[in-house]
Amino acid sequence: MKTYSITEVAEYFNMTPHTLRYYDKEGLMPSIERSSGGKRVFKESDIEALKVIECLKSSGMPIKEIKHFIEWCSEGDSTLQQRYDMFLERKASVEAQMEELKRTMEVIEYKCLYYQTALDSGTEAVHKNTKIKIHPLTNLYK
Amino acid sequence: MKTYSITEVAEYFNMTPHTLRYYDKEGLMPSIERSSGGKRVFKESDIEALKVIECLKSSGMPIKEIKHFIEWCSEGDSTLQQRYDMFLERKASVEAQMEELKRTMEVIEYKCLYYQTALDSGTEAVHKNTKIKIHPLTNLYK
DNA sequence: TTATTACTTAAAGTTAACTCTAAGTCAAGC
DNA sequence: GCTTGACTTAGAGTTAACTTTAAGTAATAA
Repeated sequence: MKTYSITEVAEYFNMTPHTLRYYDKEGLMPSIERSSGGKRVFKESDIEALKVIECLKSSGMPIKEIKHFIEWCSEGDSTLQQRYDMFLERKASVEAQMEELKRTMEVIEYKCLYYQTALDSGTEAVHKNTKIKIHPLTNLYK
Repeated sequence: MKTYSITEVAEYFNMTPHTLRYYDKEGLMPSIERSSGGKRVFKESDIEALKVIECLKSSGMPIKEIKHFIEWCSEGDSTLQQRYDMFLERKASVEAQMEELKRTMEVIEYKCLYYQTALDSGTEAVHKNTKIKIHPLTNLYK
């Protein structure tokens, strides 16, 4: 079976070998074997596990929680429900993040127009009259 | 003109007075005035500024860079172009974040199906045969 | 054979964004 | 007049996720 060095894997995932050792130290990679000289030897299954770790990370999951998932994986079929529930939670979390980014984008797009208009007329004062005057604590566009 | 105490503003933005003082200390709120007793007095314009700060923060902008924007605002019309460019950059950044979240979501949805199937048959082994075998370093679904 | 390079470890340092602590001030209610 | 609670400050502490350092080992190239 083909195996990979820490540097090969690091390059592939666009991280440093340091980071991979850090993940290992934090218990994210329990199945990695060592060579006779004590070096880490990455199998295909370790690379697949890293792909899932990357996904969980970019969903905003902290490393300590990812560790729990990795532990569940080692425990086998008895933890299938926990793992399923975890991915459902991740789905909800990513959906919420997408919604927040959408709202943020709306403000940013408004500001782009705002500054375009200001630049056209050479001064921000052009917006002085068009400003909607309502109670500031109800005017939250976020 | 109606003004607000630090606690009122903190409650409105769902943060602590501590955090508002921290923002002030970091130079994010240069226009806040003080009462005779030295307490911060928030005007409507300060609350509007905080809304923009919240937007920039949720777009992923670090506080030190937000400070630059706040400084540009105080400098007047000579910085209109910088501010416009900054919001264009924010727009590109948020678009990239949305793309990344989409890719993450695809993996999560695949995993939800994966665990649903496994739960149905009671074991993860059901996926052993359906696994696509290609070179692991080209099989990156992120 | 020697130099270089990649690897190993444990542990300390970094950065951002708070978050808390300590010590003190001030205004309102009883 | 005194207590209570919200405010003030400077500065130390926290947390996550690295990132760097120091000291040493192992394999490869000239």
